[in-house]
Amino acid sequence: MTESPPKPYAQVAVNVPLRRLFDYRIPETHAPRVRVGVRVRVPFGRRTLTGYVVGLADETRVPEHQIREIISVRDKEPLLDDSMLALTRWIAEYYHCGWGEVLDAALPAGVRRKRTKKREVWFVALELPPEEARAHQDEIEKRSPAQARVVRTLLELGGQAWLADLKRQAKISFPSVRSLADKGVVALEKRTVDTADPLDIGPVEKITPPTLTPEQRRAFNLITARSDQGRFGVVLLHGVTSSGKTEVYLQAIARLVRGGRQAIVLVPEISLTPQTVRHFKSRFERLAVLHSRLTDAERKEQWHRIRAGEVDVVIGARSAVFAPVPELGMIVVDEEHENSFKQDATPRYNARDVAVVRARRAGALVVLGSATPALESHYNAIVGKYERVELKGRIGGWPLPPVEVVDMTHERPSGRRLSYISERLRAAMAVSLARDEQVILFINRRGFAPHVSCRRCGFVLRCDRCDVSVNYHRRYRKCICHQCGREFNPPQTCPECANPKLFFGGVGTERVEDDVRAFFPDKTCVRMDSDSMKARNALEEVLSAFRRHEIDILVGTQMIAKGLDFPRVTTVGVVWADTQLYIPDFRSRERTFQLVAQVAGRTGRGERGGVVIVQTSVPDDPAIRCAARHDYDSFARAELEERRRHGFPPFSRACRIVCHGRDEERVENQIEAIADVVSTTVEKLGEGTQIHGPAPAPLARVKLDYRFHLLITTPSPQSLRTILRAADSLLSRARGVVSTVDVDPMSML
DNA sequence: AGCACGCCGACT
DNA sequence: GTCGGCGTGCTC
Repeated sequence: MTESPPKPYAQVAVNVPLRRLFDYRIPETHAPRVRVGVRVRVPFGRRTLTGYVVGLADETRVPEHQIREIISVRDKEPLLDDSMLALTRWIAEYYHCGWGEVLDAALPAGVRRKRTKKREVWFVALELPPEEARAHQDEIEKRSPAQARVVRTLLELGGQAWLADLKRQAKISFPSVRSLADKGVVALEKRTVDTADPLDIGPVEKITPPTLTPEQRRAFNLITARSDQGRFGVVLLHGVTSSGKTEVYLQAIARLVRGGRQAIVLVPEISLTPQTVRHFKSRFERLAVLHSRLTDAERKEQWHRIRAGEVDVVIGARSAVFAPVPELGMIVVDEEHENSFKQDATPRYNARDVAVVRARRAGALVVLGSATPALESHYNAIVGKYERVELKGRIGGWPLPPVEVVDMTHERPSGRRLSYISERLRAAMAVSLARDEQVILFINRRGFAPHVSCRRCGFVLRCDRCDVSVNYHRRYRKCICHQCGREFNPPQTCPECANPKLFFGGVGTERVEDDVRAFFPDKTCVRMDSDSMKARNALEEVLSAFRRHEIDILVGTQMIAKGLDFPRVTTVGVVWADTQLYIPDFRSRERTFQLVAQVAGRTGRGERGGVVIVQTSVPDDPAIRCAARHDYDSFARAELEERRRHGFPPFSRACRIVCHGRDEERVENQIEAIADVVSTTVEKLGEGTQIHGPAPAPLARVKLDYRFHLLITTPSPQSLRTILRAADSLLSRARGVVSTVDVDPMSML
């Protein structure tokens, strides 16, 4: 090998929202260590940043007087190899963000950090009694809202918490906690974490893989046939709930591992439960579980183990798609339709789609599993881009439960009080409970009531900073804006007409819990939503209590809709199926279908059978009708036809641009300027690109910011790229307006 | 995104 | 007269 002369310039990607690289001169002293894939300290404007060397060059277009020198080199060996650089570059390009932003998202913080602390973690405890703490919270509310949030969150968590949890839940950083500690409001100490981690389950007994059913074997055969070829491919595993998809993954991965390659398993964050971990632990010795509770140090350790080839299987949420396995053979994306694979901050990548791109480059196989595949994936299977295999039967041969649709427009209030539990649902619950079986009620909204209004003058109480109707939470006796989190006491009388009787309309988890208690006073009912499950491990504890049948009825939000498997549950109710249906979003019908189908999967898994009651005001809506018949194909056919007619995905690529800022007029002008540039570019392209909007965003005002948006649908990613490049200069922050670009958006809110 | 420069309102 | 608000421009 001949030694090539050292290159004088390095191309560096830094974590700023700029879609360009910066060239630096390499000082001779550092020349040997500056290689592609290492991180360097560089002067950037008036500050010093860490950036990634992504290229070396003999020349630069930057004038001599502008170029600056690399200060130091942070790594002995490159952190990123060519394939990871290529992948992150593609992501930056596709999702229209900075390469450095993607690189920082792809490497865990612990790996980027200089030194990481061991298992010592900050522990925070309230020093004041609750009443005094509450008084202090009110006192500092104005002056230091961050500190007030710390106190409030601590109160909610029972007076103590790990700093990491506090940071996440109160959205604060260390300084606010320290100043509270200085004032003696909280005590701050370092503690060694013992077994507080719910996913840190001990050794698990290894089990012999069960024999696959004929259907599972067919799926297994297809996957392993493709996997054995060692070429890129995507298999869509469409299996009804409880059809044993996981067993297929486990056995296919086991075979892959025996061949010396590694697998990544992506699951939605909420599915990363002890149950899931136990499953994988019972089969794989060399397993890495990447979950949100890991400390930076632990993450770093896992990352290095993975890169050294000491791990066969990596299981984790979204960002695990970047796990540096040396011989990638397979990426499984379980529940591939889930929204949580899409990051809702920059870089706005979808891990499912990144998995496909990574696998294509690595010659690996992707397995997408779902009971309700995203229409994009389903369509890719129809047109032959993916191979599809179905699991139609459930394990044990039990049928899918019958689903009854209750028309709530015909439902009369029972007794004097208006109830959101229909006669039919109540009767079904009574039957189950009388047999000593369990019930799950699903309601997509927390709190007591989603509207506070006056029935005399029609006044609706709105958040004065967000312009959305506020929710009433009876537990806190407060009105809470679910948009900005602001709380205030409900007014005694109507602010418009002084009517002393305000009306709490609509239904949330608290009200359902109330109704249930009123109907079945001798049964235990627990409510599960983000309000009641704030304390550490509360969720785990309630679920295991439910499993032990110490709870008869579970009332909850999204968090109980997915993945739970309780054989004693024989009635499942969807209290109000319509909530998603009227959101102005081309995916709202698909979401409703998925929701009802997923919730329906929570029962009928044993000889007791089970029934599902879906309450709605639109019983004839195709999304609800098809879900009630467990008829994915009819729904998909009808919905695809709608999407085709309107040119929405999967028949186009969508991109959403949102502008927000304090000054409504400026925001509107900015989005219109962007729309103008987009439409002139579209005219030049001369193909089937459509611009929807600009219009006020569905949440037109959040935290005093006005929001306008625009949806572009284009026939190809290439034309979208052309459009975004043309509009690039308008998309950076200007005149008090912030613009964001969301390629393949999952939500229009 | 940061960070500083720069130009208009309420205070020691 | 200054301290400080956030609009604007720039980062190899």
